[in-house]
Order: sequence, then C-alpha cells, then structure tokens
Amino acid sequence: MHLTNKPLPDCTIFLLAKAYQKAHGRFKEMLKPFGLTNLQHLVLEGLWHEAGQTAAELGKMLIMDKATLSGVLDRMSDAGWIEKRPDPGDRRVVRLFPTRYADDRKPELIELRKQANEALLKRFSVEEQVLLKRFLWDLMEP
Amino acid sequence: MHLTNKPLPDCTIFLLAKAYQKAHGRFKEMLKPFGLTNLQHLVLEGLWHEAGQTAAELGKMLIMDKATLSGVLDRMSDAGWIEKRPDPGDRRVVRLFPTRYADDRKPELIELRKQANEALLKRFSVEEQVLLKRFLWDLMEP
DNA sequence: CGATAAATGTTCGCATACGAAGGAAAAACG
DNA sequence: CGTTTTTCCTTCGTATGCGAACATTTATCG
Repeated sequence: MHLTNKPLPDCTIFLLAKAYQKAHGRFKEMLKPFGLTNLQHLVLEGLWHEAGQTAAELGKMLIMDKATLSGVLDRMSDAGWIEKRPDPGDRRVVRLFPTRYADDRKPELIELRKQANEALLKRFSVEEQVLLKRFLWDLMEP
Repeated sequence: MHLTNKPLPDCTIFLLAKAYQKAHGRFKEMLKPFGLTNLQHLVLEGLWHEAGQTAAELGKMLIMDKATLSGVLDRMSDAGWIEKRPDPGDRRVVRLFPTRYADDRKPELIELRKQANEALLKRFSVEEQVLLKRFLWDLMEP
C-alpha cells in the first residue's frame, strides 16, 4: 500500500490506530482457520495461564471491559472453547475454564501468537524491539 | 492503574491494542463536548485538507474501510457536520464538504487534536517521539 | 440485625471495523 | 456498439469497545 501518496494527519493517535489495525489484521488471518478471533485467543491464553478465573479477574488481566468480555465469553462458550461454571461460594461469580477441545489445540495456538509476534517484530533490531515495547507501555500510563 | 500486578501476555499486538485504546479513550473524552467521535474528527480534518473529496479518496487518505466510512458519513451528514453532494459528472460518486457549522468550529477542533497529541507525547523526549513515529510507520509496512 | 454500599455479571445503545454481497454507473474491451 | 470488467457506494452480518443502567448477591457499617 502506498501510504505516502496522500498526506495523512500528523497524529500519533492515528498512527497508533493504523499500526494496531495492521498488526491485528494479520493475526486475524492466521486465526481464521481455527474459527477464533484475536480477542478469543487472548481469553484462552489468559485461562491457560490460570484456569478458573472469574470474568472480572480475566477482564483485569486483559484490560478488557466487562461489557465486552460478557459477549466474548458467551460466544466462546457456545462454540465450545470455554466452560462457565458457577462459583459455589459466591453466586454472583462465574468461573471460566478452557474445554478439552481448546486444550487439544493449545500448542498450535500458543505457537501461532509467537509467530505473529515474530513476524511483526522481525523488521526491528533487538534494541528497537525493546524500545518499542517500552514506548507502548509508557503510552498506557495515565 | 496497576498493570503489572497481573501477568500479561508478552505480545506486541496486545500492547499496540491497549496503547491505542488508551490514547483513543483520552481523545474521545476531549471530543465529547463537541458531539464528535474520533473518526468523525478525522473525517473533518481530511475534508479541511481538501474539500470535495469522494468517499473513496477520503477512505484512502484515512486508511479506512469504505463500509465503515459509509456509516460514519451518514451520521455526520445527519448531524450537520458535512454535506454530501452528488458529482455532476459521475453519478456513482458523492463528493463531501464540511458545512458552515463545521468550519465555524475548525480552529478549536484543529487545536484539540494538537493538544491531544502533545499530551500523549510529552512523556517522551524529542528523540523518542521521532523514534516512536518511525516504529509505528514501520509496523504498517506489509 | 437492618439499611446502605459495593461487587459481579448481563443487557442495551451506539460507534467502529471489516468481509462479503449487491446495485448502479462508468470504463475497457473486442 | 454491445459485452465484460471495474469502480463507487450501500447494505448486511458478525465482532469488538465502552458508557450506562440493571438485577442479583455479597460486604459493610451503624
């Protein structure tokens, strides 16, 4: 794509949005064969890190709005990726677990994000990669 | 926010998404008094740069899907920010113009994005700002 | 204990995002 | 000139993203 043939607003927010969209779109393509979205993959990684989390905990870990998460979890439950089990001690809470179906695909799926990241970062030197990550972290600070 | 109390996936795509969401959310707040969204503000800047563009041209400039743009333009037209005029020479085309209402608010709105950018970038040194922008541009490359 | 406050998850409404399909119109082609 | 292709825009379907309101449940405090 020729991004420079048209003047773009000199806006870092805009650049951030487009860089994200590009990276997101590439990973999306890689996930398509699995019938997973980017966000759903992230949820699985969260649950593989620690199964039995509540929706609130998962939302905190993934910095995701509970309203957004609610729909994502529903679709993943319907599709058989996760299981929602009521918490016996707190009837407000739903605890989340990856299904056997998800676990069977865990090695492939973990490898997939690794590859997506490597493909994204291979254009940078190691020093630049570290800098980029620090910049992105800094941008999240209030 | 304490982002480090919970382990996050070591994923640059994830960092990009969250950095963008944060920056986007701050600008969104600034735009709320005007009743504009981030994207709608971007459309206005595009039309101030060159009025009378077609939806296709604007989409190219802003790297925005035509399907997304279609709805945005409708809402902006309904809200009185832009005007859609049929092209006399090509009946497929709609040419877009900022309204008088939009032009009256142009100085404020231009200043607003400038401030949002400065607020975002003030955490970095000038050298870092240049680096960050280069990184983001590089990320958009195929 | 009882009233109030806080936490959890759902639902609603609106605004992106974007693939895909479709209709209208213009361009390219033989 | 007529057929095919391409372009422009809209519409549909699905999935975020998030503020706001809500019901249920738990915690807190007088």
